Amino acid sequence: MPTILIVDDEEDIRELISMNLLREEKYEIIEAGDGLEGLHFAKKKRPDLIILDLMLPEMDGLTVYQRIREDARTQEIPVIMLTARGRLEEKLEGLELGADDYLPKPFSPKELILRVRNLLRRTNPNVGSSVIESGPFSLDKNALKLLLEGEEIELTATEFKLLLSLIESPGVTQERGELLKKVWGYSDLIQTRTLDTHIKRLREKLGDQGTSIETVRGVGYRFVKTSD
Amino acid sequence: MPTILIVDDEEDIRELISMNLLREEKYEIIEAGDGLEGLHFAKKKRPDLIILDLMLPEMDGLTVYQRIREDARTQEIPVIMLTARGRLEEKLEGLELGADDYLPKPFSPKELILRVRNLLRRTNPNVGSSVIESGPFSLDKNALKLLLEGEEIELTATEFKLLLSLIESPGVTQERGELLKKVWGYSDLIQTRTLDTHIKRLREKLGDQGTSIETVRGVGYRFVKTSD
DNA sequence: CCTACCAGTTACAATACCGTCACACCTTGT
DNA sequence: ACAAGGTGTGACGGTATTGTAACTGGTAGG
Repeated sequence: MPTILIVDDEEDIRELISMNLLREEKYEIIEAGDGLEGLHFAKKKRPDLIILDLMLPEMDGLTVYQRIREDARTQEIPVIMLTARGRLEEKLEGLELGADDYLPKPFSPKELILRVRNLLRRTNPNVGSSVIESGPFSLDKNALKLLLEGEEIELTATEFKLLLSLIESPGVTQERGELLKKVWGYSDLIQTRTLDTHIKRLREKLGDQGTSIETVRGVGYRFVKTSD
Repeated sequence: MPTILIVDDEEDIRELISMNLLREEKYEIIEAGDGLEGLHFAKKKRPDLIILDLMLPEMDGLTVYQRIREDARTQEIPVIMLTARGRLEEKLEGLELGADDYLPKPFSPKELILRVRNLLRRTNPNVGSSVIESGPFSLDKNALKLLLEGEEIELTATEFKLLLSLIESPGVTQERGELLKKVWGYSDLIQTRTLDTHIKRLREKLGDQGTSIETVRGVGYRFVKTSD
């Protein structure tokens, strides 16, 4: 469950954000009322995202931001900046420093939620990305696994690389030499039946969907998207 | 060099964006005047970022966006949406669909540049491009290989998953149980020395940089970014 | 219908990979 | 300084994985 830290000295704003975030998705929310407290939570809890108001008591928001970026423990965390004063120069200053997003108050809660969601999807490797989907296939580049019709299918390293090569360009016929280069690293055109054997093994593991790998006689193989 | 695709039917706007982008950073710019052309370039050139105006001839901007997200070749590419009409509902619709950013016209060119830069910084190094970089390490999720100091280091599937788990959260200590779950799929806390052995094998392969994997006694392991 | 060629399939041997164990070493608290 | 507990290390056997070879089956052109 993603953790989000809200740093703002206005309690009702914190409430507004928190309420809206919790209504839509499953997040864990941490609230801080001033800069020092915010920085402390950031380092201790390492949230997945920080929403930072620039008008803060104790420590200026931009200073808090810089401290977050300086520390190895927190420097990768995306930050959305908020400000009461929607002046362009301030916005540019925040973005210049590397803020991932910048919203002037008053903002639409719905917009904030959507920006939070999109930023987390883009940032958090486990959520959303690094999975290639094509038809009923979900190829997980992190776990080196294939999800097909609800089942987890274990692939060996070679099978994974071969299927990835095919699935990456659906509908495109890949020549034997191309595949041998991509998967096995063979640079010159080698006469081998290895490719055929691995294609067979893949087709077996894919079961019903084994037909997704089509043979193009005299050329190579092709991955086709099934309607399902 | 990052490639950026601009899809907008107003040539002067394309020029404005292009000029400003080129002045600040080293980018390769591709311009498209209508939706079909934009989609064609997106699939053919696979840019690192797409700036997409919603008002387009031939094909509606939101339709273009959806086509981009449907195709395995383009679905990871971040998109910044532009619109002449800064209406909130439209903005929300764009963000709802997963647009990474949304700017109403007229916008400050400076702001656009900064948002492009920040989005690329957030997007490029890790998620999306299938190469995770951290310090001198380049971990290729497609080839299952590690590039370190110019050398290609072959990793076994287990080693790859272990290093990936560590490198994904630099500086964060990962508990033994956590790693055993992520890499081996063990759900319950198992007493095993397997993890230790694989850590050793990884450190051996990393050579000088083997120290990048730190032991946190009683807890687990941690990947640290070296300065180089 | 026949031939040449390409792909599918099966079997098998070599090996890369993996998990466990035993022991040495180091860290930490008393 | 000692004991206890966690970690590093090297060796070893079982096993999954891999590439090759040989055979079978299918397709296209004449």
